[in-house]
Amino acid sequence: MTGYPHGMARQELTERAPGTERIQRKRGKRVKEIVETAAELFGEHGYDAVSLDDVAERLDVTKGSLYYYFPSKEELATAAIETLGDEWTARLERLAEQHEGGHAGLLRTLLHEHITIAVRDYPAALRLFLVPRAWPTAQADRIKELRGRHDAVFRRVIEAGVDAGEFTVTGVDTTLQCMHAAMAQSPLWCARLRGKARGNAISELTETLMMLVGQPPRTG
Amino acid sequence: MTGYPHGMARQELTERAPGTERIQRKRGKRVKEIVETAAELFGEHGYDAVSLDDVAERLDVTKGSLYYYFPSKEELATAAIETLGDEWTARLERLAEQHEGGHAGLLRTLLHEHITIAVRDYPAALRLFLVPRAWPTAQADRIKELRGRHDAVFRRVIEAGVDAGEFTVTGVDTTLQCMHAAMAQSPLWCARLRGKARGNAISELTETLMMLVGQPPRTG
DNA sequence: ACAAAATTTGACCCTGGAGTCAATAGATGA
DNA sequence: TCATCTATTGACTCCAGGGTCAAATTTTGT
Repeated sequence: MTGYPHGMARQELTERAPGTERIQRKRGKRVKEIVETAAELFGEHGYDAVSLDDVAERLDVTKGSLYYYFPSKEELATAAIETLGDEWTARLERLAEQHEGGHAGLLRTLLHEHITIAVRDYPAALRLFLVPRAWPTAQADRIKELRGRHDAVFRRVIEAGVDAGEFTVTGVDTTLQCMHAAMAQSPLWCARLRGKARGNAISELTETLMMLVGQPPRTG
Repeated sequence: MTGYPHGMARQELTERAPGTERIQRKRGKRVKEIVETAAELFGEHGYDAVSLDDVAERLDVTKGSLYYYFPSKEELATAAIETLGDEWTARLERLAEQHEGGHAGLLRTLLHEHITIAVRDYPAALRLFLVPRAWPTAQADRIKELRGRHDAVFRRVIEAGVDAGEFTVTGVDTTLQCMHAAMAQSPLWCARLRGKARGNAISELTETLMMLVGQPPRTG
C-alpha cells in the first residue's frame, strides 16, 4: 500500500525525495519509455483512437501499470507532448545560439533540423505538438505555452532577416503558421521513404519553405 | 415495415425509383442537411470526438433517425467528405476553366477562393478532407480518389506556370503539399475573425502561399 | 536472508456511444 | 376518409475502453 502512485507528486518529490537516487533514475527512465511509446501511438493514430491497452501492450505491460505513473490518459498525453516538445524546442534554441552567419543560413538549418527530427525520431509526436485541437482540450493551456517558446525560435530569425532586408514576407505570423502547418504534415509525406530518398524529400521541403521568406531555391 | 432504410440503395434507386419525384427531392434535401451538419461537427472536433447523438441533437432529431439515412457512422462521415469535397472541387474546376489571363492570376484566384470557402462556408469540413488520417481508415480509398481530383486543379496551374517560366518551384508535389497543409489549417487561424479582419487574413495567407511559387507579395 | 519499498498484475466496475427495432406519428394519394 | 408509404422515435442491447484496487511479484537496502 506504499509506493508513490502517479509518479510525480511534484512538491513532495523535491522536498524529501522518496527512494534513493538510483531508484529515482530508474523511475525516470521508465516514465520516459512510457511517454515515448505513448507519443508514438497518439501521434500516429490520434488521441481518441489509441487506448491505454494499446500503449500498455506495446510496452509489454498492463494498463494498470500505466496508472502507477500517470493519473489519467489525458495526463499521459500531455506529458508526452510536454516532454518531447521541450526536448526539441531546446535543441532548436541551442542551434540558434551557436549559429554564426546570415539569417537565411540559420533559418535553413532550423527548418532542416526540425523536419529531420520530426521525420526520423518522432514521426508521430510532432503532429500532436503542432496541430491545434489534436490533444484533449483540457490540457490546451500547458501546450500553448510550450508552443509559444517553439514559435519564438523561428519568429526571431524571421524578424531579424526581415529587418536586415534579407527576407521578404507579407506577415510574420502568417509565414510562421504556414511553416508549422507544413512541418506538422511532413512525417506523413515522408513516412514511407528511407535513406537517400528521405534525405532528398527533407531537403526539398526545406527549400520550398525557404521560399516563404523570399529565398530562391538552391540548386543542388 | 417498408421505407427505404439507408437511403441510397444505389442500384435500385436508378432502376425503379421509389416514391415520387417530389418525395425524392425532399429526401435528398434531408440527406444534405444531415451531411452538412455532420461535416461541421466532425471537422470541428474530429471524427472520434463526435457522437451520433451530438449530430442528431444539432438537427433536433434522434440518433435512430440518422440510421434511416445512413447505415453507419463511417458511412455518414464518408458521405460528408465526398459530398462537400465534390462540391468545392467542382467549383474550383469551374473557376479554372473560365479564367483567362496569366497563371499567377489564376493560382491566386484559386487559393483565395479555396481559403474563403474553407473559412466562411465550411470552417471545419475542409480539414476532414485535406488532413490525412483524420477520417476512419476504412474509407481512405474513396477519399483519396476525390483528393486526387482536387490536387489536379492546382497541379495543372502550377505546372503550366512553371513551363511558362512564370513560376519557380523546387518540386511541384512538395509545393502542393505545403499549400494544402496551410489551407487545411486556415479555418483554425481565421475562426475568430470577422468582416474586414477576416478578409485581410485570407488575403495575407493567399499572398504568402503565392511566394511558394516564387511570386513576390503584392503590396496592398 | 529478510523485511520493507517499488512495481506489476488481472480481475473488476462503470459509462458513453454505436447500432437495432418494434411501435408511432406524419405525408401522400385515391 | 382511409390505406399505404415515409419518417421519426425512444427504449433497448452490447461492448470497448477509462479507471480502480487488493493481492502477487520483484527490487532494494541491511
